[in-house]
Amino acid sequence: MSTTAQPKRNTWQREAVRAALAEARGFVSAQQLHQRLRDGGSTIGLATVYRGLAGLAESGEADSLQSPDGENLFRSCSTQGHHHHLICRSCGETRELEARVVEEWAQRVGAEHGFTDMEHVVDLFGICANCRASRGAAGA
Amino acid sequence: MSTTAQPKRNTWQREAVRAALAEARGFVSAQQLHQRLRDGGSTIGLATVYRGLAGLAESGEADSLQSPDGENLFRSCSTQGHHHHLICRSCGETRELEARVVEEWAQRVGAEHGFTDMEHVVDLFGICANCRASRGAAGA
DNA sequence: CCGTTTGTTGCGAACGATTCTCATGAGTAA
DNA sequence: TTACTCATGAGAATCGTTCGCAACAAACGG
Ligand SMILES: [Mn+2]
Ligand SMILES: [Mn+2]
Ligand SMILES: [Zn+2]
Ligand SMILES: [Zn+2]
Repeated sequence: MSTTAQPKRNTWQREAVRAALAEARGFVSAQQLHQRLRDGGSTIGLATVYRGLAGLAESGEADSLQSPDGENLFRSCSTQGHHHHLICRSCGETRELEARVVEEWAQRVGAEHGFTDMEHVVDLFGICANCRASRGAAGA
Repeated sequence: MSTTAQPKRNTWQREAVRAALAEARGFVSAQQLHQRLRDGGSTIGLATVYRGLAGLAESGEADSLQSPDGENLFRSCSTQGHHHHLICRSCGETRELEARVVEEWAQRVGAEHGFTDMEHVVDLFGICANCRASRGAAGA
């Protein structure tokens, strides 16, 4: 590395994004968050929300994933370090997961096939107990 | 269901997409496949390739996934039933994977959290031996 | 073989999420 | 406060994908 990681300035915008994300119950898109901020009276710009979320994701303060229709979703992430999520398809309720087994499996499989620089996408989706209860016999 | 699934017509375009996808080694994007077809002398349109791939994916003849940068990738899928993939980020080379461990983990975790109707997304990405070799000391 | 019917194609326009450009604004340190 | 920079915001630009629609061509009956 040659770049000397410049210090980030403190702006109310950065903090607003962090706060708004923390208030969100589950995963939200940049656009959703921007809308909520605007609805709350903020004058923050969309690009800034994108930049803020990218920053939070990069620093590990937020977790991100791609929704099935290609949007990037973010969530304020309490758990330190790498982990995965179990998400309710209906209400967005999210549980953070540790997956030692999966991590090891991913590494091992990669190695066995001669692959390096491994990354993996592991997300679980389902219907939470709450949603199941309130939907009952509605079923497909 | 009330829609009576209209019969699909046989066109050389549809077959061309199927064939091109079969020839592709790993996952390819619609644009890549379109380019290869054009390079091969075909006059097929881009939209038609998109439509063809969507059809193959829907009928289960092809597998699809989102690349980390948001592109939809497709692959002619031989393996029957549920499975996962290890994909080279550089050349698209793909290995089909069985992941008993992961399947069990996913089921168990879902159950432990009271979730039902579990689904999961599990994809591994890396750089294959070939690509690593041919890139060598090129570095970032 | 011919005409009718109607799904299919291909082109460019339209879309939508994200990124980029760049003039202006505001942290920071002196 | 001043000067130096990075951050911001509005809109343009990207870019993958989908739409709209007129021309086309399978499928089918005669
Ligand atoms: Mn993991
Ligand atoms: Mn699986
Ligand atoms: Zn739920
Ligand atoms: Zn490769």
